[in-house]
Amino acid sequence: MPWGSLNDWPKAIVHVDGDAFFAACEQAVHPEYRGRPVVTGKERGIVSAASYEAKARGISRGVALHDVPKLCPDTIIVPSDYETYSLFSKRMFAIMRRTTPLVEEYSIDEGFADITGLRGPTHSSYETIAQKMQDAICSELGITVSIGLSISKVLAKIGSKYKKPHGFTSIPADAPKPYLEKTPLDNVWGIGPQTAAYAAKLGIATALDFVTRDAVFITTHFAKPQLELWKELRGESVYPIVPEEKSTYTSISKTRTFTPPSHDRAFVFAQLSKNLENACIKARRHGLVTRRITLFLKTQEFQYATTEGTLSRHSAYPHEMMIAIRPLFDACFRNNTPYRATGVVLTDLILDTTIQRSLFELPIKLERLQRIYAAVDTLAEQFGKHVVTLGSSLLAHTQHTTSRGDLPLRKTHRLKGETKRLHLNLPLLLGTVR
DNA sequence: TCTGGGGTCCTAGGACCC
DNA sequence: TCTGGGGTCCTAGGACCC
Repeated sequence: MPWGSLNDWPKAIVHVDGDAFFAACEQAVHPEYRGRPVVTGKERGIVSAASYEAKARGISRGVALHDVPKLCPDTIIVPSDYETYSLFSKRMFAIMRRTTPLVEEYSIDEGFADITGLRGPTHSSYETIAQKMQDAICSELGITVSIGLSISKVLAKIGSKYKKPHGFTSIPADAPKPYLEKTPLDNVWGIGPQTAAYAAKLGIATALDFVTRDAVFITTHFAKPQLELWKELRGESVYPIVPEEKSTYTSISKTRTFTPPSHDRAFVFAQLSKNLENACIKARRHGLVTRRITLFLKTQEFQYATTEGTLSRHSAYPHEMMIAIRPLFDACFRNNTPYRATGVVLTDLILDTTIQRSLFELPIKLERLQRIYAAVDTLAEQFGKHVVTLGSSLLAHTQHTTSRGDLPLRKTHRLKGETKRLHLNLPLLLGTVR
């Protein structure tokens, strides 16, 4: 086959993975942090990211913050600063795009680049192209990334994970065995604890074990996602690079854990109400509306009760949704059961501009609603998220035993909020100033 | 990892229809 | 009245990711 189309060529896919990304950004911004153990996540009470210096002392993601000084007393603990990390992220992807526009922003700290066919134009090997990308990111941003290079996304991911930090691992199409052999199956992207445990019963422990089974075995014992992984691991690229920037959501969720757990019906409902408000704020910010709301209650024993409701029309206004939420909540809530969290999910979101207004819609009422919420959103921007809240959420805002995230560090902010707080009785469209 | 928060995709089974 | 087969759509829930 002398001239196969470009699609027939083996792919060359780079996976770029930031090393302890959040902590590394902090170290890049604050030179005095360099070489020292740094941990982010102060606002959450658990470690979001730990620098390699901190990891060396046994601190990892998810460790409770109050355990950190016990492990390493001189750790620098900072709140997460997403704006800064996003900036680093943007610059990282911009550097990748100098090589090719086929860059997928998979998450804030990792991405793929398809460099297939670029050897000729650049007069260099794929390894060199990928290494240059790595060098540019490291020298220009002052952070390190690890790189995996191979012929499919899943293999490239194995590569970037293979050696960290600041690793470079190329997994060649004709000799992937040593890499697959050293990769436990649950280290493969897409294989979680459930699938790994199931596979272990079939005698499969490593990626190599998995890959060497034949197609019949895989299809009889596994489902579609695992078959796709199997192909990717064998070097057949089935997951495309998706270069489009992610611009919208199919769902928006808000959930909050409160300590201590509560069996107080009014308090738990207020938590739910607050989550609903927050979800709606985000939806409005993105111009999205929905008719479908899922809510869940999480018991102290981590049992979930989930229900779903449909609104009579699309909306991103919490007080309208409350009407649907109340009966759903009552159907879920069990007396004398301590709950530790509630959550709200807005699903099947569509852009506000695409909805069909019902003929029976009262334009005046709708316009008034839009004005009120525009004002609410503006107030929130100027004075903080919860200056204006639904009456039903009030218990969640005033009780001081709310989420951990609200407790530390926020005293002045909280006080400011207290004095400015309005209580709008929105179902009746009345505003009252407290 | 005695367990935080925000997402996406897949699948089995039921409802409904022909 | 009972029976079969097959398609589509929806829902609940599972699993996974960062």
